[in-house]
Amino acid sequence: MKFSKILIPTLKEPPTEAHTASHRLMLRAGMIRPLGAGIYTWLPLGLRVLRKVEAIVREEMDAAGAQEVLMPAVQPAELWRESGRWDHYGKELLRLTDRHDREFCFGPTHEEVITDLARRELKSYRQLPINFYQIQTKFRDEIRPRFGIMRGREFLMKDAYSFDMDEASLEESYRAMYEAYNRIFRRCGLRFRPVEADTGTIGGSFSHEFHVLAASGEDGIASCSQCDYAANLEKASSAPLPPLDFSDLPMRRVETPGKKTIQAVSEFLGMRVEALVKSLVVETPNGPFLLLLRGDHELNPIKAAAALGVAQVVIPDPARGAELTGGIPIGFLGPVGTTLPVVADEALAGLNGFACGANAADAHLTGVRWERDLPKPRYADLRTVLAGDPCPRCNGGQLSLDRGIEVGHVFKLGDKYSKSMGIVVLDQEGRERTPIMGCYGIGVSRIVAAAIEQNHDANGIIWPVALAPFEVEILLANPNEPEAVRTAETLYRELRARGLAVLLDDRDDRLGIKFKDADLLGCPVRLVAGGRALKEGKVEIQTRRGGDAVQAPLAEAVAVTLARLEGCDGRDGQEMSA
RNA sequence: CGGGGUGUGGCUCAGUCUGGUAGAGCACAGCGUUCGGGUCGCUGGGGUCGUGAGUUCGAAUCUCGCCACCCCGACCA
Repeated sequence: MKFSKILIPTLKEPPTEAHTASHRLMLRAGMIRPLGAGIYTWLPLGLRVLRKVEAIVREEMDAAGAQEVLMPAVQPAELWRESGRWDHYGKELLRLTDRHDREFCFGPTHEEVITDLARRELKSYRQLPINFYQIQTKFRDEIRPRFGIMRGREFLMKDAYSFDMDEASLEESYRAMYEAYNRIFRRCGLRFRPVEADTGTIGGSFSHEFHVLAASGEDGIASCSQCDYAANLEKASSAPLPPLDFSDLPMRRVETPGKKTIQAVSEFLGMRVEALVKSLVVETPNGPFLLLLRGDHELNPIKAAAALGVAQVVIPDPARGAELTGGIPIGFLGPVGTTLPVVADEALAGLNGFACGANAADAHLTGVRWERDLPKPRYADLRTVLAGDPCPRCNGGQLSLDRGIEVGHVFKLGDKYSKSMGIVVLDQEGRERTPIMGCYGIGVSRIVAAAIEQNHDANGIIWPVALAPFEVEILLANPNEPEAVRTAETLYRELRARGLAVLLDDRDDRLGIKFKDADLLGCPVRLVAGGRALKEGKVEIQTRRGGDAVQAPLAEAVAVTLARLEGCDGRDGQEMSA
């Protein structure tokens, strides 16, 4: 492709709304343009990358035995009423009405449609196991779309749905997808990690998320230094912490005027934060609870909700909090003598001689011991793990924390949809049975943004070879010099003959502009045809990812370029998986 | 939804406080110059100042309503 014949509207300055690297760079490199909040047009350069991701996903899904289908983007409301999600999905579901006042939605996901297909077409155990996938535009009316393509409202997603007769078979289907996902992300040249995930309110037995590791990731990931354990911070747990005993003196009341925070109390009493217990009042559908955590630990609301058996826990604002505690100000709450039901984090089981609020304004208690000063509470896992916590799986491993961008999710659904929507097949004995399902998503468009988050520098994008819109960019140093033009055209032809996608910057512009744009677009290998090198009959060849520029004789240029591309691959994809 | 912010040529912004002829840089078109890291100069085209109402002799500027977008908190690929 010649630069003069393709629309690549690069920007010297990014629009103000873009703050994250991938969003800025995609706009600056002319890959995308916004049309509204969270909706984008893919321009030729961006689309080339998107198609590359799509092709990798398609190849690996096919190889894993899944069958491609394409389901409607617009779906009738009746299906969603049948599964119960028309009322429960909430405002994220974009609802439409047709000319006959019939209700539809723009599909945010396709469990209902695939289940409907399955109940019509699947009749016998002989047809199972079976796995359907599609690569489709979805729409989720996100509360707050942000980060450009990363969290758009409209996005391209690969979703797959498996149907199996029994748990053992589902396990195999799940495993096949898990492995296909590892291959997909590895082929995309991404540094990623599969992690155990919270299954959320949908339930289901088992779930893994695939995260691209990047400092700007929205999710926290804990992983073990020694074994395979890795989990979303929402779910990650720790092995029991070593017991701590700070004092065997009698419990004592201390005046602590105005010392409301753990930090302030710790300084005032001269005690480590680990020796303090913080008491949080939370509101739930089952009423208020007092939750206890070690001073340096943070509440994990998702775990808390699970432990209390409620859909959600809400941390009230101070005014409401005081109301719930009967007037005791936040900051001085404590478990001794409280009237609220108490649940303590497991880390407190081995903690004794601690300090906590006195359940009275401007006072704390020190030297508090379980059983002596207050009854043993109910214990549950309530906290978010910290770096350095002991691994829950192995002996001696420590957890470390990373940020990740969720690009894939594999999920065992069980019979949630197959039962409610009535899929029935006959088994070997001729009995009616309900198949169980798995679902498997990949954020295809999100991968493009995630790849940039992970692969860029101050000057622009640095594409992994597998995703690059062009493997090679040739800069024509001087379009008015016949010798330079001939050289560029020759290289262009020969490299394309080797099956490479090549971008030839033939614009009538200064070389400086072409260098800047080439850095921005991030093709893995860059050649300069003409200029200094050509005076010696040579071509300049450079790798975008920090390689030194070399000069090669014209006759060797293709071979050197190919070797450089090989070198790029070596530095790219890295499986961080088990 | 709650809180904060911004809307002025395609982009980045000044002008708004203190009402009085709509500006700059980049981008775009033409000419010249330069030619290995966004050269320099001249000329030119392009703006209902988000939108509706109000105040005023006069509104980008003041008042009120609305809309859009961005940023910070609870969901998800």
